[in-house]
Amino acid sequence: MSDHPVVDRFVGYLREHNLPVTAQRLAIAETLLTSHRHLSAEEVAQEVTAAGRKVGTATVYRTIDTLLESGLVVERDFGEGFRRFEPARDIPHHEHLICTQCGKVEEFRDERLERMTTIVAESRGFARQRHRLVIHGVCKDCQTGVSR
Amino acid sequence: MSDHPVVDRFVGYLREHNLPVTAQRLAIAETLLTSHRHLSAEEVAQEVTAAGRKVGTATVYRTIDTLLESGLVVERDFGEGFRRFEPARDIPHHEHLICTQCGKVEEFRDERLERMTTIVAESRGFARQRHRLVIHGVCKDCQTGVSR
DNA sequence: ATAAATGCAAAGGGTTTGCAAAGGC
DNA sequence: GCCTTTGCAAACCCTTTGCATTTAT
Repeated sequence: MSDHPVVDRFVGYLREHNLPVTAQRLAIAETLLTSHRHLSAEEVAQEVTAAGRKVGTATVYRTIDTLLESGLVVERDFGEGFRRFEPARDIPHHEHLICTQCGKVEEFRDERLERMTTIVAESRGFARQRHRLVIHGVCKDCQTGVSR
Repeated sequence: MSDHPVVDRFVGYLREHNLPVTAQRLAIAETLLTSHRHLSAEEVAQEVTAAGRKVGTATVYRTIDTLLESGLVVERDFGEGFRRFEPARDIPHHEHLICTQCGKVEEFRDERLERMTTIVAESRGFARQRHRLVIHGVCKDCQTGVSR
């Protein structure tokens, strides 16, 4: 029992799979599952360290793999040369808006867009499985010249 | 003057920028600009070598950079861990459909989809610059069980 | 006690860079 | 001949792996 239900779900996953519940796994899971940002592996390590609970790089990657397998975390590739991770919320699917100035990532969901991808795929003989949309632009703050 | 007008355009670009027209650059440009596939840097090198005109990896990358700067080639990131390149055709923008079975990549263009990304971005205060959509699914051939 | 996880460092893939040698102009 | 390009290898970045040590169960 932790402060966060999501972390408890991860503990449940570990137990079900006879995987030891270690301090490192908890620290990493808590950091990643309670974050509202899209963290890179390195950022996860930094945040865990900042919270006073040091972990090795390999452990971060290995635990992220486990979190991905558990389905509690999903990975994103914004073409930066490395992956980012975020908690898998109940949102079935969402798109991303990325600010080309400050790097901020916003999420949104659009039913019409969703439907349109299915229609387009089918019109070309494809049985649609999933899709991924990223829109790049300048966010409101950066447009109005707010200092980050 | 080569067999391919696009290659000639690249030669023109090199001349305009006082960049030497080398055999390697021609070989790489011809391979990439006349390809109908999305080639990786490694594949470009392989194809050039297969054509009996060997080039070094560094040269491939540097020439691709030049081709990107010339605007004759665009880069794509399909999340494979490396980039792919394709000739920039006259299509202003196009989306990609990827078959999850055979890996085939199809391109398409859809005005409505395009407009929708602008509307969505603006509704969240973003000044849209560009976007990228990839739809994953199973192509017709793979659905009907055609042996690759 | 036992089997697994950790941490470190080394290896691994894709890409870039530094520098001497080669080659357009 | 000058100056850029080439090619090789080393350097880089993110990620994975090997192995001795620590740890959960």
